[in-house]
Amino acid sequence: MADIPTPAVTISAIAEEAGVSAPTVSRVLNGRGDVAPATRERIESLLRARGYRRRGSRGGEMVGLLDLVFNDLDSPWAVEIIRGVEDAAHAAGSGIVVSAIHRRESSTRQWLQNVRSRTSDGAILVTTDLDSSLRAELEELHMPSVVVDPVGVPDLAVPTIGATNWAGGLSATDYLISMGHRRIAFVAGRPELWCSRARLDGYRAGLETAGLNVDDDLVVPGEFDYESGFRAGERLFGLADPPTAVFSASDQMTLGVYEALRRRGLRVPADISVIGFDDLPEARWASPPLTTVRQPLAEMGRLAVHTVHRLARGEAIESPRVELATELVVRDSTAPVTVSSAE
Amino acid sequence: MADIPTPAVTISAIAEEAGVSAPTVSRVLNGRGDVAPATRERIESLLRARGYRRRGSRGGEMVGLLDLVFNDLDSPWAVEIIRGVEDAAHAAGSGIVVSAIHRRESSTRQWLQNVRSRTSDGAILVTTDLDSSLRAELEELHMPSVVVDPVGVPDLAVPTIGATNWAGGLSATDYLISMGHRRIAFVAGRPELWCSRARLDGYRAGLETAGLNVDDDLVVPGEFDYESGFRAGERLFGLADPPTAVFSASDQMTLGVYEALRRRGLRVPADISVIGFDDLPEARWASPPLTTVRQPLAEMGRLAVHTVHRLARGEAIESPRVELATELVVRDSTAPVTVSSAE
DNA sequence: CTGAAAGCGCTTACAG
DNA sequence: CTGAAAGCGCTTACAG
Repeated sequence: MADIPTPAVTISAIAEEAGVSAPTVSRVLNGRGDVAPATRERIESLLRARGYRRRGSRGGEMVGLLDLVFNDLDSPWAVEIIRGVEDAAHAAGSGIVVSAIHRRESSTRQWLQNVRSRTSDGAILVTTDLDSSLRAELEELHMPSVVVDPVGVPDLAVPTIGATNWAGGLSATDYLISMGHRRIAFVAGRPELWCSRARLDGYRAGLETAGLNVDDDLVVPGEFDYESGFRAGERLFGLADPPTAVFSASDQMTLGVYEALRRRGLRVPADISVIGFDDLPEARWASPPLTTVRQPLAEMGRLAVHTVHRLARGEAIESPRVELATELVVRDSTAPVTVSSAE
Repeated sequence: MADIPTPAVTISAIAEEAGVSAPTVSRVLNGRGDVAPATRERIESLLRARGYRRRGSRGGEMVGLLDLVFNDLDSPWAVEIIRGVEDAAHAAGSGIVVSAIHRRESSTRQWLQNVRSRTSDGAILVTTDLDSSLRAELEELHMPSVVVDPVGVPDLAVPTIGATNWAGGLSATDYLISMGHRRIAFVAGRPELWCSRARLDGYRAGLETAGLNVDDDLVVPGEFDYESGFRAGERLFGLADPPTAVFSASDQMTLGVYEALRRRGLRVPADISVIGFDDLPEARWASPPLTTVRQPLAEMGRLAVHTVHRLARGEAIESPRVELATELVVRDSTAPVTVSSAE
């Protein structure tokens, strides 16, 4: 949805439409107390409806600021995206405003409030849950936006950028099969996320193509974080017939699997092969360095910047949905299945 | 140095002082080409000298934006700071603009350029190298700033926030000594950084207090990153008389040490004890979970926000130099020295 | 609680 | 290359 340049929504335009004077609208905007509740309400809804945004004396130029919104900043995953976004934004002479909304309605309100008072050229939303209402508001603010790694099925109203999760799941599984593994476990990611589904389906497809059954005991739930990876590992290696390889849907969970293995005295990759997903710096730093499916997070961030900037300039974008390629990165956590572990 | 409210430096004030008209100054500010070089230069230096900042029609209010500047965004260390800053800034209704200047003069210029055109309430500089010239410019922009984890000896002109690095170095060393270790190695951080020196001195103090000699073979250089930690590990365990414990000045280097140990078939903590510094999330996720000196990075970020905000409001700050306490976090990478390794 | 008037900081044609 | 004039978007007293 490229923005058709609308007839500048100024304070006086709003005032006219509301049947009041400009100073009154100004008072509402600045939160001065002395406005009749009814008037205030009428003006406020009009401001929202028309997407009023404070602007300098100069017209509709870009302000050189892009909003980058996460649910949480507590994962190393987030930095990778920040890096790509920072890089591309600064190259384009723009700054990035980083926010975390913690999946809380209140934080989201506050962020919108903040955005409204300072203006920015667009928003990059990362795995945001509250798309529906949030996006409606952004629409009202006439703020171009793009979603990186969307939660649910992309609805095409907002452009999305992701990775080829299904293909990544497939390539990891294929690789393990090519090393002779037959009992391959999968530790899933947060089930409500679109990308988790795709990775799981890629894993299933890999097994089925090779004529292997999907053993439900070997598919365990996870939440993408270290703790759930650890729990998954405990469960998997407590099995009567444990797997010879584990593929988990995030690097962080894989580190949890490592620890579960260490506690049982099992060695990677001698006793068991392990593959992760993401290729965070942590994957290189793991001991042994982790074989993983690389997701080009920084590139996704860069592309997101170019996409919002296009939207902000009213240019067309190639496709509302882009998936960048994942790639298997082989390191030291995978090895051919051994006779002892395979039996 | 709190800002005394100066007589608003507006375009017309600059114009008058430069002996030109307001439109001419406006043209310079907007990079229009049609200004005589001499005029442009005169105006530009005046803009800098007077600390001209674009402001809305409303006066000297705060704009609700804080700049957070890193050299690089490639370490998990950075996110911890971002988290604290984001948290405190949003609580105060402010957004944060995150930049990476990559130690490059050009990126720094670009950032300053960017800041100049959009205005922000202040800057938080993290381990910035180019303090001298950069800070002079910020001073000119009348932009309050604080440095987190300063590179060199703090000069008191700008408030700084750090951690008790010396005490942290001491407590890690004391702890290892209390476990019976006598040959304790130290992997140092980037030598030009103030915090590296303090950690090293804390280590030395710990040894000396216990009546142990500092063995120069056991003090190896590092750069804070994984690779230098790995190299340090290789060197240390190639020694004729290797250490029974290693204390390294960052968690990232410690992960490199882990890998060097794994390659030699040495086990943590059975064969050797290891302590890190920082307590990044990575420390919890290491296998085995890492004993480390916690640095309250998020709190340092939060304090930085409160400090710039105070400066921005012209309030006094308690102390130009604050150090927050470090704390030893004991996990599974340390154990009493064993007879076999101690001999 | 609201508006008419004045004003502020800045920019945009226009003219030379 | 530069300025006088007009104008824009907004806010600030002031008056009722």
